[in-house]
Amino acid sequence: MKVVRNGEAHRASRTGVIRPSGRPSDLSSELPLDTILRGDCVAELSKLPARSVDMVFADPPYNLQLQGELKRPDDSRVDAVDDAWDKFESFQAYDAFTRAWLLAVRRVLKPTGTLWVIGSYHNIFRVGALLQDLDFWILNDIVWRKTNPMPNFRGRRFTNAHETLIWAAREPGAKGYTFNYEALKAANEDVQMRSDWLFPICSGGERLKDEDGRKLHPTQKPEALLARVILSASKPGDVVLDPFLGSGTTAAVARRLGRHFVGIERDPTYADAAQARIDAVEPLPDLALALAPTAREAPRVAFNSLIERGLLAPGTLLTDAKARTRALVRADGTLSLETAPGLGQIGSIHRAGALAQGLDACNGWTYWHVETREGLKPIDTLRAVMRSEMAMAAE
Amino acid sequence: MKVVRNGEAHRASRTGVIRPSGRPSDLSSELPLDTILRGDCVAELSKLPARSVDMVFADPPYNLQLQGELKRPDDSRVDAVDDAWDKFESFQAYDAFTRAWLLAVRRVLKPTGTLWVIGSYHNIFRVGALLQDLDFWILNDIVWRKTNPMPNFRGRRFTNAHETLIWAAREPGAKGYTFNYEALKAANEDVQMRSDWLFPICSGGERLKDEDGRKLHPTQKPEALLARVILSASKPGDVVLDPFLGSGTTAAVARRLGRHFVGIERDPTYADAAQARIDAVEPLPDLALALAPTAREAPRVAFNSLIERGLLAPGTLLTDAKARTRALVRADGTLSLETAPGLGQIGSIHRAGALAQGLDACNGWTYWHVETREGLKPIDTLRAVMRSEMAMAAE
DNA sequence: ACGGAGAGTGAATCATACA
DNA sequence: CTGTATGATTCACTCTCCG
Repeated sequence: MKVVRNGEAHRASRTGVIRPSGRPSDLSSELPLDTILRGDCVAELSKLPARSVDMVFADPPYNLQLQGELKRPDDSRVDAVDDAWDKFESFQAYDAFTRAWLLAVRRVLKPTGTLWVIGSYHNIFRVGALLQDLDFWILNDIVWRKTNPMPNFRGRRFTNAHETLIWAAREPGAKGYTFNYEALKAANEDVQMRSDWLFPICSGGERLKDEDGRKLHPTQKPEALLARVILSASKPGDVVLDPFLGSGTTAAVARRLGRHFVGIERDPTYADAAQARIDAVEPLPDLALALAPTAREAPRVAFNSLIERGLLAPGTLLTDAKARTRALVRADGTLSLETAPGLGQIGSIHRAGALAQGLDACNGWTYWHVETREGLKPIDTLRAVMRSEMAMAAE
Repeated sequence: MKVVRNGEAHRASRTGVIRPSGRPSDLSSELPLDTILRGDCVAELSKLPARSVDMVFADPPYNLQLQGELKRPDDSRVDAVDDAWDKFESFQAYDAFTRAWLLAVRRVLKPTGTLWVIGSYHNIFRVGALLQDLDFWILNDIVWRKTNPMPNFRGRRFTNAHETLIWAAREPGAKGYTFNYEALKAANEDVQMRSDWLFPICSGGERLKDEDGRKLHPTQKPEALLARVILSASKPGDVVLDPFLGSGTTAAVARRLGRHFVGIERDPTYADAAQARIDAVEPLPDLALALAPTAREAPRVAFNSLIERGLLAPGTLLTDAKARTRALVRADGTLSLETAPGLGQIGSIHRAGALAQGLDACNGWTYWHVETREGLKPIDTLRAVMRSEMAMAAE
């Protein structure tokens, strides 16, 4: 699927389906968009087309020993064995359950897709170890620090004031996963976003209630947390899947942020509530969502095109920022070094810059400068002029 | 062994040995106190008496699996952990190693003893899962948030700004473990100590250097972290064991805080340096063993947190004080300029403010204003609201 | 002595397009 | 598939050097 960069394009397919690339279209391989699938997540995932989802957020069951509802991968109930709940048995069952849904998720993930899992110390170590065993590639672990955690009533432990998220790529060496680095940095006082995030727990008006005014779902996650996740690791128009949808936070936030969602939920009460919640969401306007072009994604400009366009004349002398090293611009777009080290050598702006500094690599665009009326300027400013000319021409 | 509660009692046995309770005294079952045992930790642990240690702190190899060389943007090389002791053939090999030392540790722990392990996402999930498999009982996971982590140089992930500690009892239902709840609370401005701790990394004068002025040990931990651990989960006179002593932080802090230590270290260089470091430590007078207050955290507010907390909606228009320039608040916490100069450009509140004025820099908090019932207000007032909410939540 | 500039550094699983 | 060329990318803090 082509990456959709503007809102109009993804709006057009808001209620459509997505077919996996490189496979014939048939009903069984279509990805239903913006829908809650009711059923067991492993069973439902197996019906979806392979390699069709951009991001998965999973909030699996945490409690291992406190509840007897744990299901095996085949959906049979794990027998709680009378009074003696065998703890080793329960960890094994939890591992089998986890392995099953992780494998099912891996199948539907695109090769460039990433997976988020949230958990607490009760389960996150097992999930993380299994992720590694199954050859996912952990990119970060993230700590959600709660501003308002529940205190520890008995005073026998530290206040459990955080949960852990794991962010993982589909496999080691996976390339091309989405990470909106520049936007995150810009939003964070122009410093890199760290692995520790601070949010309040979900309470007040955001917390869904049932008819009796009791909380509808025991572990509803705050929308702010999901927004951070979705804004970090997906693009507008992407497909975000949640195999344990619960109260529908993932889907509601995805919809608000112009992403498609696929939710899976077994419990009809939760699924109904999630559907009502999603229906009430108004997607944000495209302008508030579009990603800013990043330096990485800017169109490539060949150095010799500056010469061809007349922005730089052959024979011009370039220098480093302190005017210590010099190089001559040749008509073919190469540089000839005029100073040691590298005197007389010829190469690209990058090779020449590396040679001049005795380094392996160098970004010639920022290393080499040209004399202008306003003083020495990096040739990157000429590239910027070139790019804006190209953008004007494209309109 | 009786718990020793005052300084005098434990001073008396400072250089002595401890015999395991309920067993005949013989040389092979005596615990050598305040000593570094040189050798492999599993072998050395097996020589120690069972059930004789109050607390274990372990900083095992992390199994980092670094792929290649990493350079900073200025092309300098990152001095990474490439030591042989951190290399394992597979996760299986790492698990076998971990299982072996965990079992050896369990044998020497008193039934009331607790174990701390520190790690990163590379290894901590495996350690945690094995702790559960081996029937330890996790009491908390603790996040060490670093004030000054190494940045992510390539901009492909979140800054890895924390490490994780697991605190576990010897077995489920273990009673009588030490947790100095009241002292910790008193030291924490009378609120319960949380599971997220903030400390700088070990650097400056605290960092041990070799003859050439290079760091002696690649992963020396800060003393403040160890002090928090030891003060939380042990009493004066207790025995604290570290099976991977390294540069000796655990032993040095234990000695300073009036605890006995047993250190195990395989590398003679590390062991020698640790011994010299420990010898230079002056134990604190008993009265000074009270907890020092924890540092109050400077509240830092990022612009996107205003959006995440609902104080500012995506799509809102911001203006300068005279309402000449306009910018749109986007969902990810960046601004999109709606007026020239800079029309259409996207950036942080600071970048956008600079662009709008044609300046190099700008304080977006005071430049950008939002329309309120009481007229145009700088967004800094929203930040003030945010800070007061955070302060209230902290009480 | 003091201030400021500049260099150094810390447990890191840190590219991608195109030929 | 591999190999090659391009070129994007850092925060908080400590210490030294120089004026």
